[in-house]
Amino acid sequence: MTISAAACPSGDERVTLFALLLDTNARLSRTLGVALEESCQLPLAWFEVLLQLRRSPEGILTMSQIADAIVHSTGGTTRLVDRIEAADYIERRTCPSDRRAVNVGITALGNAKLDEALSAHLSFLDVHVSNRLSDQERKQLAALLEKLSVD
Amino acid sequence: MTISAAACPSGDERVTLFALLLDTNARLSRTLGVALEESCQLPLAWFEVLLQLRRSPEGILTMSQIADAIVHSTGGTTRLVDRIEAADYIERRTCPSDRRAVNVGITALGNAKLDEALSAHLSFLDVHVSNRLSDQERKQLAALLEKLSVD
DNA sequence: CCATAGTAGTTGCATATGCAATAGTTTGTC
DNA sequence: GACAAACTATTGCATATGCAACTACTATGG
Repeated sequence: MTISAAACPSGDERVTLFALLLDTNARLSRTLGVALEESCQLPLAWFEVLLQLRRSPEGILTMSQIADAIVHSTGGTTRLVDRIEAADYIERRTCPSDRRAVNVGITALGNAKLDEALSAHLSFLDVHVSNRLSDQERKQLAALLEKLSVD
Repeated sequence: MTISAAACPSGDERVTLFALLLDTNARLSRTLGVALEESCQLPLAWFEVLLQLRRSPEGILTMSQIADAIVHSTGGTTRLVDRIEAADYIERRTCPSDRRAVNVGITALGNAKLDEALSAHLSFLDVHVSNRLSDQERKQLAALLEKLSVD
């Protein structure tokens, strides 16, 4: 007896695809997290913040921008930034144009740690991405994920 | 002045791709979580467990299998299963072949809730996946993610 | 058949995170 | 200009999760 897709939505092709996305992300994140922790003693969440800061044009982001970039609540971001700041990898600065806002910048120590982490990250990517996807496939994947990222 | 990829690994194409994967996943998960919570009062983690149970051949999984399927620690899975069981959506059963193991099965109430959640999930997928990717693109994406999922 | 090693699940503890409430600041409107 | 509405970050509280230690059970090798 065949069960129709309507009668068995858990077998729907899109449900499977979405589950695969969740699963792939969870496994890769966990593996990367362990690798970063072991090689640099840097939590993945800290790495994400440092990376976003380096990517920003001025090397500076406000709390809200960080929260949005790493998809955390603003409350969670406050505490996360507290911890990274306590480790002297980043620092809060006053925002000249808006006294409500807090600018966050990376320190010299943070830059050094980020370089270290990026080196570990590139090794991780070699093993878990480059070995598995060709140049063209990576471009394809990026294009597809971009389409899913539109608000 | 152009910065070489070697000198600026944060701009590496693979780093960007991986960041995009993290970001896409985080945003879609959050949106889905809110939708499920609002429409069914079902946390996303609970939905994942129920879905895995329905997908398993016998409708039954051990604690370890659940932990692996949803990428949690076994400790975290124990508490998660505790909560879902307290809501009567699943139940622990003895495993006849191994007295160390605990079988987890879905209840009638859990099945009903899962149907409800799947309906909400399908609406979510319509908006956030079907509207953005063609049939062929979804197949492509699934194939690419499969390649990344190999242990 | 016993001893040892390995596996399955639970628990205590530490930590990370979200939500809602709050204080301070800015923006828009009249 | 003044007031209301909106925005920015922080905090208290509740909850979720991982890790390591532990118990109970199974498998393996002599």
